[in-house]
Amino acid sequence: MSGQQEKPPEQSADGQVPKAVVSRLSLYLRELQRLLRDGHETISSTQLGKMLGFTDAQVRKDLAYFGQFGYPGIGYRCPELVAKIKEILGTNHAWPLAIVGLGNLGRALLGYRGFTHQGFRVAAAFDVDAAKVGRQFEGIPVYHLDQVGEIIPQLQIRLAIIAVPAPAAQKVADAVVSAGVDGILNFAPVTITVPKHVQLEAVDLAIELEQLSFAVVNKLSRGE
Amino acid sequence: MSGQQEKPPEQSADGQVPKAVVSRLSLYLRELQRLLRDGHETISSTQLGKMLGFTDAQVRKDLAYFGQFGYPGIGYRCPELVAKIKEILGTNHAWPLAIVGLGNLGRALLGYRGFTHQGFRVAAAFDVDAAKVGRQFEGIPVYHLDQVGEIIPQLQIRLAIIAVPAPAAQKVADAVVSAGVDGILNFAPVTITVPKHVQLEAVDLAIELEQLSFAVVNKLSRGE
DNA sequence: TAGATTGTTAATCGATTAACAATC
DNA sequence: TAGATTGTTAATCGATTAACAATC
Repeated sequence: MSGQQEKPPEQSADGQVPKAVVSRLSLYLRELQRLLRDGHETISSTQLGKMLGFTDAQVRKDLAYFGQFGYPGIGYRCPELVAKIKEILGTNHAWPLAIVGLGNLGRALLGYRGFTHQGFRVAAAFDVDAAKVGRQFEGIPVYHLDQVGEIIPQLQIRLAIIAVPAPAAQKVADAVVSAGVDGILNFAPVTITVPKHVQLEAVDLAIELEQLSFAVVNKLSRGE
Repeated sequence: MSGQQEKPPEQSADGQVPKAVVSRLSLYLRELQRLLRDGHETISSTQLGKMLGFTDAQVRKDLAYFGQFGYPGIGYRCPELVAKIKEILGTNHAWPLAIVGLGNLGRALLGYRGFTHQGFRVAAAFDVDAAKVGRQFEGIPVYHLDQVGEIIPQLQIRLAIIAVPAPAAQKVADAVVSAGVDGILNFAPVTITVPKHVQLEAVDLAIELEQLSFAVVNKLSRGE
């Protein structure tokens, strides 16, 4: 694209990439993978944006944070862009995951096929229930929570999913952080705190419904 | 607070409330409910903000979209603010929900205690599997998907949770919309489209992990 | 070449923060 | 009264969109 390569095109963007951009990147990836399955070779920013409700300018700007992936007059090549986005997100190699808490939600996550398809692999599960420890669920071994310090480094697990009841969540977070994880996805409906070097993402299912409730009672009209 | 009431203080905010504000409102509610359980009477915007990593100004501004709930020199009264936020979110009365799709995730959601505690109640479940239809899970009756048109109006269900495989999600959405639901929470990892008068919220579990993966590989330092 | 589409700059829009008079 | 804290305005910051030269 630009004649000679001068400065390496923003190798891995360092902290100035808005979170919303990364979030849309995941959506682009999902659509692109579907397009790829459907046999599409290329796609324009206008088409991709329309599928997701974004402007063409936004699609191009988002991608431009990470380099020049498009071809003027053509668009983006689907296979190439899929590979690029996976590389940016860090999901080009499968991450081993730990799941802590094997209640209804934890077991559902443990068997969730979507993870496997997107570059994640549940490597270990933890609980405190003696009836579960030592067994396997969906082929995944269940360890006692006390074993996180041993198992997590051993399996080189860097990401943990917390699916325990709210009152236990902070203690579990402390334990997995001590064990060396770098990122936590928290499903417990409580605010937890972790050291700054640890990444934290939270999903609260009741909150998602509250957003919906608000939108419905206020009859918000979406789009324009 | 302000001497004589002049214009009714922004009754129910109409469309100009940013989505991010509503999202934080849910977080405030969750913290306030915890504070209430712990016996706190009042809380200042500074304290509440600190708990969630927001500025005091943001807390006050967010709440001010909906009225004047605070007391200068005192702060906010926890029980009062909890009631107000529930009213704003529309969760002061329990919404009956439908869950479509009783795979691992659907069944986990069906038994999720968090919903009950936040003003939601699963009233019906739907699936296409003859082995599930007619039974009950967690005390909730399971109907065939073909019965949505009949059951949803009958139980006055306005919100539906979609937890079916991606290829089925759009058809299910169409069906529940025809049945009259006003809002959909979609867990299928695919973009679905609905008429503008229907509210749509999406949770993609793999995308949440991708956000985490990006943050970890780019060693983002959170906060300042 | 003509048509399509990118990457990027500048303009616009919106959201967050700082500051402070009003209030308890 | 002095101290604390709100609600709100103005200033700042950041993100989205429009526009267009460059490119295939």
